[in-house]
Amino acid sequence: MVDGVFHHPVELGEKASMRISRLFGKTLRQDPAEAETASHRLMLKAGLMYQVAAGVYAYMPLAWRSLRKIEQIIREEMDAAGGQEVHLPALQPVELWQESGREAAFGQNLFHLKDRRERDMVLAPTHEEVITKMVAANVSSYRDLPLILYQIQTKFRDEPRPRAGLIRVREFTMKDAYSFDADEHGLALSYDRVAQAYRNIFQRCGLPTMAVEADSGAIGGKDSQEFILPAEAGEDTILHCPQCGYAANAERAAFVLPPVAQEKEAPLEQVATPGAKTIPQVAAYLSVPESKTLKAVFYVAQGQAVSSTARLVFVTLRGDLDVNEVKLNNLLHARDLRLATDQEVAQAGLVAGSASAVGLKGINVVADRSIQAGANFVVGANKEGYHLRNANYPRDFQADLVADIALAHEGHGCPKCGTALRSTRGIEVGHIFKLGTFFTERLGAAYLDAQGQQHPIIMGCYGIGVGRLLAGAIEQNHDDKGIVFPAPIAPYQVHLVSLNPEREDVGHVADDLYAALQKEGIEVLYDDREESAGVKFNDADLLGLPVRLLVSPRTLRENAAEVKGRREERGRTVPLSEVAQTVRGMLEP
RNA sequence: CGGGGCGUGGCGCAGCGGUAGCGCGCUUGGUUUGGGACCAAGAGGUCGCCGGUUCGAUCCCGGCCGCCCCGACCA
Repeated sequence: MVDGVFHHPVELGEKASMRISRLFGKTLRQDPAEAETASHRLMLKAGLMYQVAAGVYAYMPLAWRSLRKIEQIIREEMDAAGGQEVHLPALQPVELWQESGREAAFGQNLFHLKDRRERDMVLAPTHEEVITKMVAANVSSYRDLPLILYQIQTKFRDEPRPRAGLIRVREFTMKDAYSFDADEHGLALSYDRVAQAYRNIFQRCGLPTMAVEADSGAIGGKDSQEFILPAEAGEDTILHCPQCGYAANAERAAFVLPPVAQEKEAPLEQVATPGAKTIPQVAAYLSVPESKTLKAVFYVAQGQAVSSTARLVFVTLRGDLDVNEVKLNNLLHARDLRLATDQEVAQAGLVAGSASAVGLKGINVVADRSIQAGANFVVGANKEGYHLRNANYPRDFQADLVADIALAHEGHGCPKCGTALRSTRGIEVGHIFKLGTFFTERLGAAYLDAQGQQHPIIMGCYGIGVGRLLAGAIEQNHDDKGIVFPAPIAPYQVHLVSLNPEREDVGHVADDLYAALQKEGIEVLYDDREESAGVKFNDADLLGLPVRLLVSPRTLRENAAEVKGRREERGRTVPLSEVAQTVRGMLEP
């Protein structure tokens, strides 16, 4: 489905062809040792980019062309959705971020610097603050709304661990769009418009993405969807239902609990479990399934809604499940949530390995709903070396909060239809988000309605990682020889190769073809070097342009050239007079 | 920040107390010519940085910096 429909050429409005003899950047024969991920390795090997620091890259001409094609597709679709492009500063006063409260929210990920007058500045990791201020100053009436503004710019985030080439970097190009509406209905319309634009963008780039429900994060908006490009190198885990189409990030995914047998509550009873501390050990020792145990996990939550001091939280859930920390964090409204240290656990008087909520006092207990699904659980006895059988909620223990705080896994039931969920790794290339009034209230962006009443403007925000999209495209489209560029975002359309250009008429014919294809408006990368056939073929495969066109003494004996698609095993011989037409046909089916 | 690995020419690597080497790439000349050719002659390195030990350190010791991978983290 990728091939075929999406080959619309993108005009960059400039000289659209290049001789490799003049091209800046060269390919490497050996794999760069630093790179393990396919896109990272291939981009370095093909001479697309140059690393300057961890998570900081320079883009060389070939990558830059590809990136600008992606940007151009984004521009066209955002404009079609009614967006207006703007350009915003990367350098911003820190006060702006204090005003929104996000200086603390971003924490160490925010790049700080001082100007010569010792004023604190930041390098913008995203642009909600500045654009909200700008809109506040320029919008005052409902007549000015709705509004969709967007920018395609460099953003800076001091990521704790840049990785995998362009997949996680500290300086990166992002398209961010922001919608401003008078009411929720308007926001819904803007959100849907942008969502459609996103589907168009990814389709035109030749990249099948899946839209999934996403966690809305600390700002606490309502709807949020991520656009995920399936790839093993991705950092996100997606759960999706093959039956009804439900799809969500694992951070967010709901699920139907795996069923357990019904049984009557039995009396609580203590058993010795020497040496058994983990759930698998306890379950094996007592010969019960893990789903008949309850596990205890200890967290320290900081900056909660209920109290600003750090607080130990006792989390319990069925033994066959794992804690979903995002769900837990959302439930607690914590600013910072982390596992408690062994020391903190001991100080609280808890017996790690034999802890349970039974008889627990003075500690906040948060339980997953799974404690109600099942009965007669094995739980810790809060005594070293002992567990309890037949613990039941609420007969034997209480919880301050009971909610869904468990991580969905492959095989769990779809929350909509019950079918077994499947799990996929993927790269988050886009994220759309109904923000509401978080920024407009804090930064004073309001409008007057027809009755003269003032209201905060309602916002949405919509991001696409441009470089990540390119890396993702390569992750998804490569083979053991190199990149297999989707045509719409390939740096050039045709890789013209002359073999033995100094012999017979090869050089002349190839030059003529080069000129003729340019005249046809086809973007050609022309390998006019005096290199051996193997070198040229391997470079063509490595770079992965959609069509390889070959002129050699052998083809010229038939007054022909060889045409080969990057995915095809063999080329076919085409008379010189028909080459342009054949190539065009391959690019625009 | 925790764990692991690595810093020697543009790339990939070896060397390990006595002032640096291989392959690829690069330059020049010649031969070759449909899947990373061959011969010959060359150019190119503060051995990440600082300190210590030593007559002498790329090598041993200490500190620091950088890069990669796993985890934490990633509105």
